[in-house]
Amino acid sequence: MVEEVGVVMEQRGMSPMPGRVLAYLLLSEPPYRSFYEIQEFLSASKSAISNSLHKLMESGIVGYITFSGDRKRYFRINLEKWLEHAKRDLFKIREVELFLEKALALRADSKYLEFNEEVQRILEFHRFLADKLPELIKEFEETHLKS
Amino acid sequence: MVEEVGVVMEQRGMSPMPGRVLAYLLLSEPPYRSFYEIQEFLSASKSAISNSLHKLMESGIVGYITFSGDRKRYFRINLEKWLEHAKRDLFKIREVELFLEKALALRADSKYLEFNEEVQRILEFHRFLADKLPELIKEFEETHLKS
DNA sequence: TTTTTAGTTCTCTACTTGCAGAACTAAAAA
DNA sequence: TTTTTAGTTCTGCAAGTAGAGAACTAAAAA
Repeated sequence: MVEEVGVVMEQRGMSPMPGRVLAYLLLSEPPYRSFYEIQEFLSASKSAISNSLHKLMESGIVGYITFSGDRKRYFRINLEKWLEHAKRDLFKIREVELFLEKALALRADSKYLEFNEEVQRILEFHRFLADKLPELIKEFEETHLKS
Repeated sequence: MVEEVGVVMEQRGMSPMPGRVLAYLLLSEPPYRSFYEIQEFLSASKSAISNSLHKLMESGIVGYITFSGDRKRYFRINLEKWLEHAKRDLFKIREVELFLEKALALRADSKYLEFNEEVQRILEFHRFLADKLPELIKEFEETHLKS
């Protein structure tokens, strides 16, 4: 199962090892694990785990907790940051919007009006979604109040 | 500019050459070009162009037209398919929904209730969006009637 | 003070990928 | 029928990347 989830994470642009680490942290009980536990479970090298954790912590999706009298760090997923991340990702359609605008500007005096109109339509689709997104997120937050 | 757009396409998971070909076809006047024109403009090898066009045509984003008395094919972007593609891509959040469901199922008897609740919340966020998407697309299609 | 622990960083290798160049092919033109 | 055109496919190389293993480091423990 960790492998399966790992693959899903990979497809979202993450390299294999960080994907598997994240999957392990998502599925394990307790949901926090020491460096050595992660390494053992995934039977990988220390460097691979170290680099994976570094990347995951850099992007904020993973953090760690400590327990007094134990010098290990216990790594765990930061679910709030993950949700924030997911929200921010949605706004990447704005990038598409932006470059389609540029493309249309360059095509401004094209003779191929139908082509331009269709590009315009794709642009408007992305713009429409990007515009609706904030209210949609707001609606979610209101209906799914974290109580 | 072709380079710039090419980079944007790359970031969306396309390899450099297909990205540049697509960018060129998007920006050029006329919006269709022969194999040789593409090759010349990008100063790339035939194999690179051939493989790029193959991939782009496989995914449907590019097609070609012919003119009688000219045996060349003229490649051009299929904007309708592109829009379809964009719409389909949005539903990839369903995949996230699916694997979060599996994760939660596995965590069913976890003692870490707060952790589970937050995973649930992320799941619900994705589910909420995926559910709203069809009506949103319908709304777009109604307000932006292609007349 | 010395040793152990908990990681980090460095070096090297194996694998992957993108592309060039050349050889090839099928259809059209001559 | 031979030649040219419009590509396709094959082979090989160069660059980038993931990860192993070993050397290293800083703090805690003994």
